[in-house]
Amino acid sequence: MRKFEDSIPLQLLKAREATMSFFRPILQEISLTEQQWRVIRALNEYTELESKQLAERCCILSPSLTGIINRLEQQGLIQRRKSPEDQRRVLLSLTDEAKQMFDEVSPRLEARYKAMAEQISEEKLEQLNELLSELCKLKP
Amino acid sequence: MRKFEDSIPLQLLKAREATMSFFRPILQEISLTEQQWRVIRALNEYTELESKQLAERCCILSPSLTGIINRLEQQGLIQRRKSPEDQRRVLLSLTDEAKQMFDEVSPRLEARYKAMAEQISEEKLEQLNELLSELCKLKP
DNA sequence: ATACAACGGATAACATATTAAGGATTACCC
DNA sequence: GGGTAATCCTTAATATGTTATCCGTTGTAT
Repeated sequence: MRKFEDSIPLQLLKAREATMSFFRPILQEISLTEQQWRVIRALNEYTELESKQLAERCCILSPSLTGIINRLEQQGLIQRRKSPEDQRRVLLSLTDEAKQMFDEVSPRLEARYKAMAEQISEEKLEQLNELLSELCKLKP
Repeated sequence: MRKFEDSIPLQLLKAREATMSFFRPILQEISLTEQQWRVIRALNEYTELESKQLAERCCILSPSLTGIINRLEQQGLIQRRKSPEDQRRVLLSLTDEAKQMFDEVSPRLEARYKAMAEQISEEKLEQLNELLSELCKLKP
């Protein structure tokens, strides 16, 4: 039988930890969790999103997202409004304060990402990207 | 600036979700969480481990592990004993009941793993393994 | 031997993950 | 148009993730 360590899910977990260690110090400095930053990053790119779409893109289940949004709203970083056409849907966007904060912090995180990317080479990163995309298409 | 989706940590997360979806139904059937199974799997292979070593191998932080062990002990699946040489250390091992349960369930999970592996081909899996190992060596 | 740093677990406090169930709104069907 | 199923979000309950701190034990130097 295959060994404990030879598990793709476990390896993915470890690799993720390794890569996240590049960013954690900065996020800790600005008192945002990894998930909160993911949400902010997504909203910065898409301007306004429905809760469901946001959850999908960030890979966060909606019950978790509810709490995350609540806390970010509390901190004045996110705005909520109901969709005019469909009262069930919630539209989310960044506040001006959040946009400004994003512009300040983002370059530092990008620099860390670049530092990481250079350590493995652009070529391997490309290759990894390809393989991970394939994994995502798998269906049980 | 690179797009939101072009983030290695996020891609690792999504890929992990995709692969775990192969196993989740079975784990749910036997009422064990992903982390609990990881712990059982590790102990099945190494017989007896210190808490710290177990945490390391399973990629679980020790505060989380404490709770996981408590619950597994409660269910009669794990035994705790203090190291005779060093009273600080805790030695963990599976109960007979857990070993039996493992032998029953493991084949089903292995079959799912195989099904997953075949969908991407052994070759790509090897390649992926290699790249993930490299990622794990990265240090900020 | 004594003081003190270092270590291994455990606890605390908060944030998130996961599954199930609830409440409000909308779409569908007869 | 009224009943009903489907949809989106939220709440609830339990488990885990994350950081900081505490507590008992061991190592170490004086």
